[in-house]
Amino acid sequence: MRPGERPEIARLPLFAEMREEERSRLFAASFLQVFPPELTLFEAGQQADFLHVLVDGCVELKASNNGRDTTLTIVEPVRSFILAAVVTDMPYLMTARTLSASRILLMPAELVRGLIHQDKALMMAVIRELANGYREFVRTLADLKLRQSTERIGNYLLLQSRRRGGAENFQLPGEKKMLASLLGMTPENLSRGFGALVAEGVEVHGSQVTIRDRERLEAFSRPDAFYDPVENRDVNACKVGASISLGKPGRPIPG
Amino acid sequence: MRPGERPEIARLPLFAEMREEERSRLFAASFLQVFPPELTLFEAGQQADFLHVLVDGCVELKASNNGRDTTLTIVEPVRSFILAAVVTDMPYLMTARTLSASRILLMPAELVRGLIHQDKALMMAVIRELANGYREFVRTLADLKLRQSTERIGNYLLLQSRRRGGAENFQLPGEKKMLASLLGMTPENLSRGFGALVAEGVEVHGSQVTIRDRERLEAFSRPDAFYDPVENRDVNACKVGASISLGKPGRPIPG
DNA sequence: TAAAAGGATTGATAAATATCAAATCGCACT
DNA sequence: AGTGCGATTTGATATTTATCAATCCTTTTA
Repeated sequence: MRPGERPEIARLPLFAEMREEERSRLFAASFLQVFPPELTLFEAGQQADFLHVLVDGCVELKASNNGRDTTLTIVEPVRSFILAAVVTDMPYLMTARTLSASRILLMPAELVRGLIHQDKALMMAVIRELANGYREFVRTLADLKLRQSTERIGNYLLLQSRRRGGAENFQLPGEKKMLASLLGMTPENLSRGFGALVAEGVEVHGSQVTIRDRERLEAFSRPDAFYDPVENRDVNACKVGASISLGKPGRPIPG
Repeated sequence: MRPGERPEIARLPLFAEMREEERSRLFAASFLQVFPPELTLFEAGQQADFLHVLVDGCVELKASNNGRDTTLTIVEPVRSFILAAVVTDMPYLMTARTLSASRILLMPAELVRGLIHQDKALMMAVIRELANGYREFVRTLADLKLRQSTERIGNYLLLQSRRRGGAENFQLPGEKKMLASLLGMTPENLSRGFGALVAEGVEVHGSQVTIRDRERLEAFSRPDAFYDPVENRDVNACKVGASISLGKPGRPIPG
């Protein structure tokens, strides 16, 4: 990877506490690559060869079966993804696709598995990441089973607002088509849902969201009672066209 | 805990590789309790005080919101549960309830967190458990989003069959009401689903399932292409009325 | 053993969601 | 600025799923 990038990445929660020796070995064997938007990084079913760390940009994790297709989660920087597949040495369960131009750190899975055994700090960081990811999926599953579509939309908007420090004005990341898939509905119904939410104190114009009456929206959406602490996120990370120097697009840039 | 039980529990994947010293400390501070059926062990939102290990019996993990209520997963022996809440020191996201009489090992969360730092083998076991649980939830979420109700039933039956070594004849564990909730539908629709599956090579009488035409059922249900290895499970564990000496029902029996 | 209670099934209806088609909007590209 | 393309919205309809009510069945209890 390029000089200047290394310290930035070494500061990530996953690597911050590692011993320098192991970190060096890990980083020496890893690639920081830049990928163009809309590129499939790997497909479900493939053996997990690399742990991925999204440094910049935005990645969609999806699953499909029998022609149908759904977005399971959106990865925002700075987060690792498919850690579970790497540590269990099993095939990916999800397909990964960049939404915007993205910088991704690729770490050989075999080496990661080896280093986990050797570095306690890395081990602990892995545990934290897995546990957080686990809890996120539990929430998502409960959300899907317990709420109907318009409530899910309301909840999603409240969550986005929370992540932006309670802002009542923000942009939706990505396309609505994908948001609909993430929330488990069709684009048509997402659109109608936004319409219905006007009566609950929200307005959406294009990708611009305004929460006019938070109390009302909360009463309608019944948000979860318990949230895990919110990490600081790069709010603009998922904006399509976010400026990352791409070099020659599509060409991997080994570290 | 009672003598004779300890070796059995020490053999569990979670503890098998630990150093004896840490294991002793952990076990000395833990309780093996027996709980009657239908007992709520803890509620979502409570701080995670104990790591639970289901040794015998069957436990339901559920979530609720706004009066609605859903079963998220069924824990079968021998498995730990709510490990993610314990390692992150966060409130439980799910409510736990015994389905049948159950023996559960309760390990103080604080101590578990401490020992994870000290014992590499325990750490690794925690990582494995978390990763497996994570992948299970990913699958469940994809199943719910990608398949409609009758397909989910078919898939569930195929999975149960797999877990019983491919048996084409087996009993459904627990009540159908709960199975319906687990599969994200109403009991009425579960019942109708069983009816529809007759045409796809399955027959259900009471809790007795017979897969008459596996090929046909698979063609209909489109099972996942990739499965993680199946652990050996105690198939009778969830049978209501499984024989565990209860002492005075409802009274915890400290180890 | 009869009664009662709760679970499971069945049928009828309602609500939620998806699908299909058409119109509109927004934006990139001449 | 005009054009074209895809995304979004809107409307009409079909499908899926939930709800409500009644009945059947099994198990528990008096």
